[in-house]
Amino acid sequence: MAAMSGIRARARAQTTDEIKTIARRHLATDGANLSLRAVARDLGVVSSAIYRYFASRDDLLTALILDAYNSLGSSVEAADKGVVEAAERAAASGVFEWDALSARWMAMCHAVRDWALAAPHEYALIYGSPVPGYRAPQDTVPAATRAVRVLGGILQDAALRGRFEPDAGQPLPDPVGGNLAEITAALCPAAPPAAMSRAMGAWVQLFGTVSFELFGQLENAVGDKAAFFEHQMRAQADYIGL
Amino acid sequence: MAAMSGIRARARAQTTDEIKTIARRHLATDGANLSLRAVARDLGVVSSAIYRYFASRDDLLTALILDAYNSLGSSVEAADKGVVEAAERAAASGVFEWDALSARWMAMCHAVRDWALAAPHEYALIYGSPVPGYRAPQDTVPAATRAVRVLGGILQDAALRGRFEPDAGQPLPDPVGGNLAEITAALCPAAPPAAMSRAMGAWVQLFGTVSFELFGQLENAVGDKAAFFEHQMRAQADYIGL
DNA sequence: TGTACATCAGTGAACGCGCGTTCACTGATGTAC
DNA sequence: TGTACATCAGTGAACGCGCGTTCACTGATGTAC
Repeated sequence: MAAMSGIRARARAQTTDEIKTIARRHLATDGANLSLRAVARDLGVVSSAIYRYFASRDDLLTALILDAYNSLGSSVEAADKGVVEAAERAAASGVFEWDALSARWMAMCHAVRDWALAAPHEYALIYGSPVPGYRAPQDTVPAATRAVRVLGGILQDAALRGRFEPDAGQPLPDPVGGNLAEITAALCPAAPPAAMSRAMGAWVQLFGTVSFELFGQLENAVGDKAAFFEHQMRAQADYIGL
Repeated sequence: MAAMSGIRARARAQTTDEIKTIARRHLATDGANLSLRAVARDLGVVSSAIYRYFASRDDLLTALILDAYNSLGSSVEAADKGVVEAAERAAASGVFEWDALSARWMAMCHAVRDWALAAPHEYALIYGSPVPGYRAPQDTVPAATRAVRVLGGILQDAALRGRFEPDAGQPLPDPVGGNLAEITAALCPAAPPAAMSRAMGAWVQLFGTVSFELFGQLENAVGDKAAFFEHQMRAQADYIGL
């Protein structure tokens, strides 16, 4: 496999991608219990051929989950980067000084929601109910944390620019305080725990809102879901202090 | 069916309950694609016998969903009622005057989380990813809104006791404002829209936190999940103004 | 109180379909000499 | 440059299992006279 020819490797990678693309389509109809045989049928191949590419159905699922986390992660990273660069351009050209923190928060929120609306079944795969009988391997962790590390970057910059109130640095009661300090150390060491606590609440609310929208919990209640989302996330930016 | 004897009706109701109980157990292993044949096997009956009680697999699922909403709803209602009555007793005995609003909020939050932890697969059934190929009939709506109506009751009482700041009564920009006014009118007509907006954010965060905990999103991040939940929900009570 | 009858729960066989995975194989295609 | 060989993608049959739903039936049990 390591000594595989470049040409064969390319063909192999392409077929692997085709299988995953077809499998992603099947998520929409079958949810997480997608069928290898159905995927093979759509690929125009006998069912056992899939086993040249994935050792089992669970392996294919794992690949889809990894892809989903990475796809969401890179969308969120790109959205944040876009705002940061726009602010840098504005500053460099002397037009105006702008720390862009709340704009970065909003861009991040919209990136999450837009991605989820564009790929609702992949969102359900990673943020919905766990697949019965499937246990994700540990190597999804780096991909799974890409999005939240963007939040960490925003908070870190906010802290470095003195955006958080001084009394926000007071320690929180254990065991919440200790745990929060660990997370803060990993994601945004300059931020005070109180700000981190609010940010985690806002993070949960972000995904809670997207899940409620996608899973039908806002039906018969919220009319304009985009406006509702925008309004709620803006309120969170204020509350965090961005 | 309407003219069915009392004895037979009782037996029928009991078997119906047994089927649902067994089916609930199967939710844990099979998720939402539980198998009628497996349920029949566990009941010690031939698979076609189930059709005396449920017209189809979807009908059984609908019954489980309805039961789940009602079970959650009555837990939340009971928790709220418990705090209200405790406050009334305290007031009646002249011990102390206590509006109990934040205690009611916390009791409600804990009732949701405790119920979800006790019945994680039923929680996933109603708040997790939608079941592929299944569309819930409209008659689940009354059951599904029982829990949120408890929140409405708390907000209504808070408003009647003048708990919300006067400037909180300023209208929010359309289309969010109009929509929020509708929801407020239905759930807690005395509450100002701004308070309702915060309360909806908190409500989403409540379910977001429970989903994150149950669906594994807090793994490798939050150590003491009960303490985290308590802390976050208390912060929301403050933020709403309870 | 006794008996004939209607109701209804549960049976068992069948229909027609699905699935994941294994295995020995064929035959094309890249590669090493 | 040409050829023999090893690699590897894809085949086709099979194993052993699952499923939802229908249908004609049996036989117990409650009920109306």
